[in-house]
Amino acid sequence: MDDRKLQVLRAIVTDYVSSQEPVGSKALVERHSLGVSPATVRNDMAALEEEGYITQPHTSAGRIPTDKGYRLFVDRLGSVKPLSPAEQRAIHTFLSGAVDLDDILHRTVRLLAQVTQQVAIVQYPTLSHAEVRHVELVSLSSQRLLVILITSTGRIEQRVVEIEHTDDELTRVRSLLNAAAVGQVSSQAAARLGQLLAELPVAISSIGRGCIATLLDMLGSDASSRVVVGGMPNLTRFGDEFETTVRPVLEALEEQVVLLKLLGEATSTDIVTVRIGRENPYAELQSTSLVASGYGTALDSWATLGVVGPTRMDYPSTMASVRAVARYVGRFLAEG
Amino acid sequence: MDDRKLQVLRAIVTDYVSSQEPVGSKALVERHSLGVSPATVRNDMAALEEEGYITQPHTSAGRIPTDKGYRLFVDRLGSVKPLSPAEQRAIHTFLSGAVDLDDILHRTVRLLAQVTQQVAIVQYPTLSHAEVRHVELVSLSSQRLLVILITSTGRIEQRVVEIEHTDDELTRVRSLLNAAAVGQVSSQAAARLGQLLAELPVAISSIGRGCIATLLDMLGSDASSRVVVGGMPNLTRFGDEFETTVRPVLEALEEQVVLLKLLGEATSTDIVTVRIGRENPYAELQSTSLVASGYGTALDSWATLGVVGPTRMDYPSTMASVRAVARYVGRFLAEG
DNA sequence: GACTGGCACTCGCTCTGTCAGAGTGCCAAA
DNA sequence: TTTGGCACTCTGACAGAGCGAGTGCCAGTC
Repeated sequence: MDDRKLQVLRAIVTDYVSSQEPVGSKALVERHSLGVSPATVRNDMAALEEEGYITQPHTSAGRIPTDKGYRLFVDRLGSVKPLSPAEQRAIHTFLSGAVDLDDILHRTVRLLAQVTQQVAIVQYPTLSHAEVRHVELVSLSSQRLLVILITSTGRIEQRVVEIEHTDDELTRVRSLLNAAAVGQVSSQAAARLGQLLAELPVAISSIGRGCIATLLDMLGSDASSRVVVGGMPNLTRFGDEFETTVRPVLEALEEQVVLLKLLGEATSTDIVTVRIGRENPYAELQSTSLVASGYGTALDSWATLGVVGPTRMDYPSTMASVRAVARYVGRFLAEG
Repeated sequence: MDDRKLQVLRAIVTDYVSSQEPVGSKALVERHSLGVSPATVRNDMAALEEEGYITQPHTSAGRIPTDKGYRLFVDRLGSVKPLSPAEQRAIHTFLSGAVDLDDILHRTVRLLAQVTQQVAIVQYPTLSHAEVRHVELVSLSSQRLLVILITSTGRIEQRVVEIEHTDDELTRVRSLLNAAAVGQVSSQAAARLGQLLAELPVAISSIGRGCIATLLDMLGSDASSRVVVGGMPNLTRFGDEFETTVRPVLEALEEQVVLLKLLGEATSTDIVTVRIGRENPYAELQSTSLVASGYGTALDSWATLGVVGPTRMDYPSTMASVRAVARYVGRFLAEG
């Protein structure tokens, strides 16, 4: 593709992102030193429109980029902006002082929302690569039992089960369970627990069976991992169309399931991934873009975080922020 | 106050709530069988306006209620509407199948948002009246220790501390801690733990001290309890003014601290409390009303839930819904 | 004394028409 | 291939007119 045409597209995208208004040929040559006249730019624009990179809201208005235009911009034109020192400092100080996993993730989501001025989403690290650290059984009454699973990601899951039991039985089962599961990655732990199921001493078989079933359920419910959302006030910067645009987005953001699939499909690497408008499989989010990245320490705790915003967002800075936050949180998790 | 004037006020409130438009004298006598002419109603309206219960958006428009008007309506005129059978069924089925406290509260908030068509807020039951059910110590490495506190409300708190320790020491400390704290209400537990601090065997004094300090911190951090928010999409029904109205509300809703104070100040009983517009201490929420109620089982687990919506809301149904949900969740917690 | 019908008056809302400005497409010339 | 010029189109802002809803007040009635 013609070099100047790419330059024109870049200029249109940056101008439109900053002004939110269709950009015309004259304004373009004024703000960017393209070295040609408006008429020439108009020819290029006509070509770009022909090829589907830009469009006119109505005849005799300026041009705005299409999803395809943004895509080209992101792929070939956007140089990732380095963060400002203030932002780097903010990221640095924001997380220090976090006390537990919940706290870390809540701080992260606020941080990300603040630096990007967008809605931020952070997924809880999944169990799948996490080790089982401890299994605890707590008697609530002689009939009811609390089963607790602690993983190396710092996550704690609990479940109440109705099983008749005594304290002695509990002690035996607990040590068997811990012996089998602790130190194992969750899939292995599940296998070992299944094996244990067959070898249970008769005296504690019924209570052991109940506990193992519950644990397997908890290990398997991995996919039902949760997400934290923040920065919703930034949705008001979306512009005008409310009932039409913002409501569906708000609805999607309340659906944990949708968000999880969204993040899951977006990326599983630590490379920043962008989904623009219609590229998005969810109807409610087709007027938005998602910028996401994996984060975490190699295999230990791995998850995805990102931001959702209008397609007309500043991709270079947003991508830079997402990348920076993902990396920093990853490092933070590894240390803490 | 004149009986008919009250009736006129009631009619204005109900009409305005359903139509969202200023209501005039003629429409009023048409929709409600007041048995008098528009002119008479106009006289009453003038009086009501004089007394500050209603106001005109501009000359020669209909009247809308003021905060003071809503207050009178809620206090003296609103008969709490019974719930529809469908709503009762919804409440009934929505909570069944919840697996843990998190799950219960998330379901509750969705339920409340759905039946009231408003933003719902549910506070986590506070520790203050909850019993300590179990204390668990898990070794993360020889230097790092995970302290876990489980209460009778089903809540789990965790904290990582840096203490050098061995497994044997851990076992001893664990049983001492549990012996001291389990079954105690949190304030008592704190006292007992403080006592234990003085009596610690020398061999485990440093590690015991660290654990107790952490536990006391966790027991004391009661006030930092959390809230769950849901039904944000309903904010779009707020109407037009967005940058002015919705943004501040969204911001307030992201501030856990504000919400906690809000709910805390609103009520501590199971009577439904209403705060209308300016009655609200928080500037961001002065164009909204809060309808809240305490919930829970007597002393065991107690907290507040409620909804936030425009001052022009249907108070009778909203109050009925909040009351019903609060009662039902309370019962559910007591059973589960 | 309370209620009512009538009347003049006030405003906001909506519709219309006009106008300036921005931007385009096309064409002929450099 | 680029450029300057020109005619054309469309939006958005603005002003003025007419409509309608609603009010306040007053004189008359029960």
